[in-house]
Amino acid sequence: MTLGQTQRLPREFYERPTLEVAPDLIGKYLVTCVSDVRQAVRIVEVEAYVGVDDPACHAARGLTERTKPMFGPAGFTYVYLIYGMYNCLNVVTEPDGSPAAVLIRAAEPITGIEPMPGHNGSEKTEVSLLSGPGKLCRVLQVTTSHNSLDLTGETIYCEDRNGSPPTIIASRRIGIKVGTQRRWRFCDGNSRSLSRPASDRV
DNA sequence: GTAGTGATTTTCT
DNA sequence: GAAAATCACTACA
Repeated sequence: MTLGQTQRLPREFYERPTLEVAPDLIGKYLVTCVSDVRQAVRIVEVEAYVGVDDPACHAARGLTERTKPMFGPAGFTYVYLIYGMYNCLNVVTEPDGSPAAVLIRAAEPITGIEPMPGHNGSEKTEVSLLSGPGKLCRVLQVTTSHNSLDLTGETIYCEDRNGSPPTIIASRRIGIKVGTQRRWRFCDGNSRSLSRPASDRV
């Protein structure tokens, strides 16, 4: 591996404690290959979901057909449908039997890949294009058919590009009704592509 | 500018 | 039958 080149994240990256993996994913690049279209985005916002100690996590209420990937080994995707119309992409962390995942909430488009749907050229559109888990999956064409995919495989993976280190900010989680007192949301304070402004206020 | 509500379908009780 | 880790649109200040 040469300095400055891209490097796909190994499975051991995901096998660490979720609260270490989540901030580490900020500033990494998410690459998808769907329908022969290769797209890359820079992750700027994530949330940690640790089933054993988190009432907001789907896995907290036990193993079901939907949450099964979270109980499996690290380095796999967990995609689910929310509110009937939006998909959310998660990265499973921690070893087999320990239910935990990191929800990818927002990312920045990388110019020079492929034109993205809904992109009308303005900077405003570009910034808000991936600012939310539902929109992110819509643009990347991630659906439940991508559930339980291997992140060390070809279709979806993360990579490190040795870019400038992001400013990581922790804040409370968004869009859930329980467990909001936990500060398990991490985002890049320098990015404008957040679903909510970076704020550490409680 | 912010605040409130409808859309829509899968999953679990 | 009810709830859900959301988004987009409308109303109003």
